[in-house]
Amino acid sequence: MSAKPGPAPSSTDPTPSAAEKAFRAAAASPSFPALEEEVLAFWDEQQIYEKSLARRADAPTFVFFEGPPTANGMPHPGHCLTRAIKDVFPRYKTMRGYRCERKAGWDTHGLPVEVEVGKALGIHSKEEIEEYGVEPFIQKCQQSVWRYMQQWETLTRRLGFWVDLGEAYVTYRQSYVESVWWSLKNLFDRGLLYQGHKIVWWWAQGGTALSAGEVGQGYREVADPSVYVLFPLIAASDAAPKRSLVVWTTTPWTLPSNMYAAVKADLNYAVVEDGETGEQFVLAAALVETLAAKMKRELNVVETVSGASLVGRRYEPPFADYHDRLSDPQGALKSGGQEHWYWRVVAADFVTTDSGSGLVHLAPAFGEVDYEVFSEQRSRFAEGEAPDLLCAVGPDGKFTAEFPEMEGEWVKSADKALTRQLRDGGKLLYQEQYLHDYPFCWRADQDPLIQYPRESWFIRTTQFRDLMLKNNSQIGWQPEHIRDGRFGNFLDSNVDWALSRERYWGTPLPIWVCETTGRMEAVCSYDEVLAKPDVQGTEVWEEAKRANPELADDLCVHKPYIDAVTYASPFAEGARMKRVSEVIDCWYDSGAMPFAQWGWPHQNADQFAEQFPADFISEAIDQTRGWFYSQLAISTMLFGEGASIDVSDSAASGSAGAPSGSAGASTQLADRRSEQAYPHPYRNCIVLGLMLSQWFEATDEDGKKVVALTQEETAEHAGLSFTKKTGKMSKQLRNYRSPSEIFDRYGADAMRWYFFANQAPWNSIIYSDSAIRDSIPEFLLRLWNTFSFFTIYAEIDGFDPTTATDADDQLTPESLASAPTYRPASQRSEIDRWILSELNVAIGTITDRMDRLDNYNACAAITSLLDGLSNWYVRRSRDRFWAKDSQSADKHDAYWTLYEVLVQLTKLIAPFVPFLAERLWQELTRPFGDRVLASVHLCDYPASDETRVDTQLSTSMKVLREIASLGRAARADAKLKVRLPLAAVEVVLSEDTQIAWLQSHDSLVREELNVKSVAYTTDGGDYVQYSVVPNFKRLGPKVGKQIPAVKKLLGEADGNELLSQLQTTGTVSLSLPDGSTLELDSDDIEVRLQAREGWAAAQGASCVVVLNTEVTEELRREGIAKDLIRAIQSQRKEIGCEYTDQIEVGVVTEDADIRKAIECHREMICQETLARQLVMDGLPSVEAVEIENGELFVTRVND
RNA sequence: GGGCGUGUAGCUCAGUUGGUUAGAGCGCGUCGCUGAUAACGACGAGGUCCCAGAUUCGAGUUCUGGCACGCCCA
Repeated sequence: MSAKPGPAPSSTDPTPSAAEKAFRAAAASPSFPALEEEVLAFWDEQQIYEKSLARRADAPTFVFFEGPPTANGMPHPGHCLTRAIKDVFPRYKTMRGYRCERKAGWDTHGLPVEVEVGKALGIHSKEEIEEYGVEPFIQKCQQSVWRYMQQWETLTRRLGFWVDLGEAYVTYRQSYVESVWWSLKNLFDRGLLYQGHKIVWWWAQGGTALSAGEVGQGYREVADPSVYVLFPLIAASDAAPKRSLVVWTTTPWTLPSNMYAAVKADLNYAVVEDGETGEQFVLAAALVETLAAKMKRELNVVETVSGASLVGRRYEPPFADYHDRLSDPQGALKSGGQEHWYWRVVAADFVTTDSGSGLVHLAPAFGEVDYEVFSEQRSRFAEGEAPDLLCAVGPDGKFTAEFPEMEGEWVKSADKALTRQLRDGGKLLYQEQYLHDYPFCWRADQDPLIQYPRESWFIRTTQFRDLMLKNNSQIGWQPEHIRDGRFGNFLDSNVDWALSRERYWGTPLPIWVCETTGRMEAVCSYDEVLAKPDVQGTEVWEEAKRANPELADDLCVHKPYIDAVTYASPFAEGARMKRVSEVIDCWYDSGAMPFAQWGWPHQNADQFAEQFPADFISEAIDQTRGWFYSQLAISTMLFGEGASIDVSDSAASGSAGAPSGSAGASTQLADRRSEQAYPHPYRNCIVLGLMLSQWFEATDEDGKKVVALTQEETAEHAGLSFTKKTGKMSKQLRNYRSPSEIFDRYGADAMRWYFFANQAPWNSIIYSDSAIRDSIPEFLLRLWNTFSFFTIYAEIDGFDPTTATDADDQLTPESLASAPTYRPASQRSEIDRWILSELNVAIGTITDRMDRLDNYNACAAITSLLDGLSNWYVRRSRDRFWAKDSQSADKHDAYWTLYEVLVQLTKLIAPFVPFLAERLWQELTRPFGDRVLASVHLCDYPASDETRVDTQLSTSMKVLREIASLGRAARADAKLKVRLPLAAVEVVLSEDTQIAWLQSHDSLVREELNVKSVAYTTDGGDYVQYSVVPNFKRLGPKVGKQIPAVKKLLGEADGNELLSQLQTTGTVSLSLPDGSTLELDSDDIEVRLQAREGWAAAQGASCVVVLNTEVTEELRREGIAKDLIRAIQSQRKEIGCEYTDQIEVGVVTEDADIRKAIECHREMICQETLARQLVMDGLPSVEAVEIENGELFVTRVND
C-alpha cells in the first residue's frame, strides 16, 4: 500500500506548479486494488466522510437504519452485498443534498454467542454452564462478542462502506438494554405480556430448546416405527359391534399422553370389517385400499360416514394410566352443558389422507399443531373448567411417574416396548418402518430432539395483526411482491411472539415477581430498580466490579448480577420481589433499535425524533421473519394507533442522565405520528436475494471432491473433468473466494459494480471470481480507457480548463463556460451536441431510477452512456484530437465536451464505484489545485440540463449509427474490407423525415464506411421490395376483429404500389371482406423494406443500405495507400516512436500498383504518419520489414 | 404438506400499460482496427420465451392447471 494519499490537490502547496497544472497521460492499465488503497488512505487522512456529512449539517434528513450484524461471526461474501447496497443509497442521497447519518450497530446477544463460548470451554449443556458458573460464562460472552470485530471493520472500510463505526450502537450496552426494558414495561403495563406454554424443539440431554435455525441444521433421514393403533370407540350400547378408530403415529412414546384423535370434518371415513376376525375399523375412505394392501387382508366397507359425524365420539385411550387415575373428567362449557376433557374425536384442518389413516393421534405436549388444537378445546370450556395438559414425560426426556410402568425410561428407546404392549393388548393393527427426516441436536448428533412444552412469556402480537398489516401496506417494498406475498402472509398468520428464552446471555426480562402473591411488575431502568424500597443484592455486582475493575459496566443489567437484586414487595408485607429468570429473544433487541440505538426515551429525544422512521433499510430475504418483522411489530405496538406512550415514568424514576428533552419526547413523537401515522418504522426496504456461489467441481481418484474457482484453476488438476456448479456457499467445500482475496485481485469497485449493475438486487446473486473479474473490462476499464484517451491528448495539446476563470468548486458546466475557448453547445459540432444530449438524458434517467431505489436500471443508464461516449463519441472524434492545429475552435469544442462529460460522469458514478470516481475526480481537477472540492463525494449530484437535451438529434444519430452498422454488414457480406474505399452507397429509407438531416451530416457515414458519397432516398424500387403491415397498436383498437383481414389484404397487395398511393393521396383504401371500406393513413401502417437479390445490401428496421461495389483503379490505389499507412503506423510503434515523433520512410518495391499508389497519395501518407520524407529506396542502417510485394523502412528523425 | 419466488440464447440476466423481426453482457465464430494498443471495434451464428389449456384480432407479458428448481415455514 502506498503511504501517500492519492494525487489530490496538495495542501502544502496551494498554487500548483506548471508541471502539476497540466494533465498527464494516465497509465494504460491501472491496478485498481492499489488505486483503491490510495484512495482509502486519502479519505482517512482528509476525513472526507466526516466532511461529506458536515456539508449537509442543515440539510433535510434521509434516515438510514443499520440492521445490526453480529460481530461474533466471520463476515462472508453475503455481507459484502448488503453492505454495498447500504452504502450506495446514502452516498447518492448525500450528493443529492440530504443529511444521511449512518450509525453502525452490532447485535451481541443470543445463543450463537453462548455456543461459541461453550465451544471454547469445551462444554455445551445448560448443566455444564451452571457448573462452570454463570458469572464467568457471561463475562466470556461479553468478550467473545468482539471476536471478529477486526475483520468486520477491515471489510467495511475496504468495501468503501461509509458508516459511523465509532458511534455504533451495541445491544448489550446498559443504555440499549434499558430502552428495551422501557418498551417491555410499556407492553407489560398494557397487559400485552403473558405467560403460557410453548411447544419447542427440545434437546432433552442438554436441557435446552433449540432455535428453528439450529433444528434445521440437524435433520437427517431415519427409520422410525410407523404404527397403526386401534382406539376402541365407546359404544352407545353393548349390542353394537366393536368398532375401533385406526390411528397412525410414528412416535409411539407419545401415546401414553394421548388426549384426542383428530379427523378432518369434510373427509369421508369408511367403517370396514376385517374378513378374518370380523372386527370393525374406522379410517379415511381413501386409504382403505392402501392399508388393506399393506396388511394383505381384505377389508370390506360396511358403511361410509363423514368426518363431522365422528366428532365428539369417545374412545378408550391406548394406555389406561391417566384414565385410571383421573377417571374420565368433565368440565362445564361456556355454551352451557358438560363435555369430557379427554379422549374424544375432534376436527382439525391439518388432517390429510397423504399418509397414515386419516385419523391423527394428538398428544398436545409433543406437537405444536396438536397444542393448537388443545388450546382451541380449552377455549370452549368455562373459566376454571378447562382440561389440563397431559404430559407423561419429564424435561430430561424420560417417562415420569405419570406413566409408572416405564418411569425413568428414555422415550425414544421405549418405542419398541410400547409397541409390544399394544400388540399384546390387541391394539396394534399394523406396524412397519417409516423413512423420514427427523431433527437431531446439531451439537450432539446422536441425540434426537423431541417436541416438548415449556413455560414461556408471550407478547400478544396477534392483537396487532390488522394494524401491522395496515402498516405494512404503506411500506415501499422492493420487490413489491414481498408486501402481499411473503411478508404479508407472514403477518396474516401471526401468532403471539414467544419472547422468553431460558438462557443466560441476553437482555434480562425486566419483570420482578412477588414471592408470596405471585404478582408482578416491570421496570424500565436499572435506576428504577435501585429506587425501590429495601433493595438488596446489588453488592454482587459491586463486588465483581471491585474484584475486576476491567469488567464492562454494562454487565450490571445482565445475569447473574441483575438476578441478585431484590426488593420489598408492594403486594405483601414482608415479601420480596425477585426477577423472573428468563432472558428475551434477541430478535426483540434488534427490532427495538429505532429507539434503543439512541437510548430513548431515557435520553436523546431529539435524535430519535429526527431519525425515526427510516427512509431506507435493506437486508436479505431471510430477515422477513427476523428484523423486518421485529421492527414492524415493536413499532406498531409502541407507536401505532391506540398505543399510549408515556415516558414520564422513566423521568420520574430518576433515571441517570434523563435528558431535559425527555419530557417533550412524547409530544414530539406524537406530532410526527399524526403527520405520518404510517408507514413506520421504515418507509422503504430493499429485500436482497440469496447469495450463491459458482465453481468448478470434480472428483479425484480417491473419490474426493476437488474445487476450482476459475476455469484456469481447473487446469492445475490434469486429468480431472470439471463440471460447472451453482449453489450455496459452503465452508467445507470452500467453493467461494474470500472477500479480501477479491479486493486484492480485482478491487472493491469491481465487486460493487457487479452487484449493482448485473441483476436486480432481489434476484439471487452469484458470487463468483469470474463474474466479478468480468465487470472490470466491461465497465471500469472502458471508463478508464476513455479517461486515459483524454489525458493523452490533453497533455499533448496543453488543454487547460483553468482558463475558465469563474469555474466553481464543483466544475459545473455553467461555470466552465467562462473560459474564452468555451463555446456554447449550440455552436459546436453535431457529435458534441449529441453526446451532451445523451449525457443529460442519462442524468435524468439515473436520478429518476435512484430516487426510486432502483440501482439496477440506474447502472444500465450509466453503461449505455459510457458506451455512447467510448464507442461512438470518442471513436468518431479521434481525428479532431489528432488535428494539427491545437488551438482550433473545433478542437477546443472537442476538449470542452469530452472534459465536461468525463467530469459529470465521474460524479454520476461516485456512489457506485467510489474509489475509481475519486481517482478520476482528482486527475480531472488537478489543474485547478485546491480551488475545487477535494473529493468527488463532496459534490452535488449532477442535475439534468434540459436545454441540452435534443431528442431529435438522438433519434437521427440512432438512424445514422444504424446506417453505419448496416454498411459494415454489407461490406462484410461482399468481402470488401473497410480500408478499401468505395465510390458510393445508397441508403433507402422507409420515410423521409430524417433525410434532410442525414444529408447535411453524412461525413460521419462517409468516414465510417470509407466511401466517397452517400445518397439518401425513399424511392428505392430498384433495390428494394416494399411491404406494408398494419400498425397493430393503433389499428387494433380501431378495427378489432378485422385485423387479420387487414393484414392479409396488405400482405397480398403490391407494397410498392401501396406506397406510391400513400405518397400521392396520403391514404390507402382497402375493401374489406365484409363489404366495408377502410381508409388508412400513414400512421395506421408500417412500411417495411427488403433488399432485393443481387445487391450488396443490408437491411435494418427502417432502412436498407446498398453498396456500389465497383472498384476503380483509383479506389484500388487509395486502398493500397491506406494499407501502407497502416504498415508504417505499426512500424512506428514497433520502433518506439512517441505520438509526436517525426519519421522518414523508405519503400522498396517492384510492384507498379504500389509505386503508383505512393505517387498519387504521397501527401496523405506523409501527413497521416508524420513522415518528413518518403523515398522509393531502402534507408541506411535501418532494418527492413516485409510488406506485401516489397520492403518497408521506417526510422525516427532526431532534431 | 403450506406459502413465496424463479423458469427467456452455451452462461449470467433484461424485457414497460398485451401489438406481430424477443434484447444485453460474457462466451463462441469470422473479420477489422493498430496514435485509447497487454487495448479496441464490427459483423455473425445461437431461442419450442418450462409444458398444457384458456382469454384475445393479437400472449414472453393476463388467467387456470401442471412440471422443475430455489427459499421460508411446517
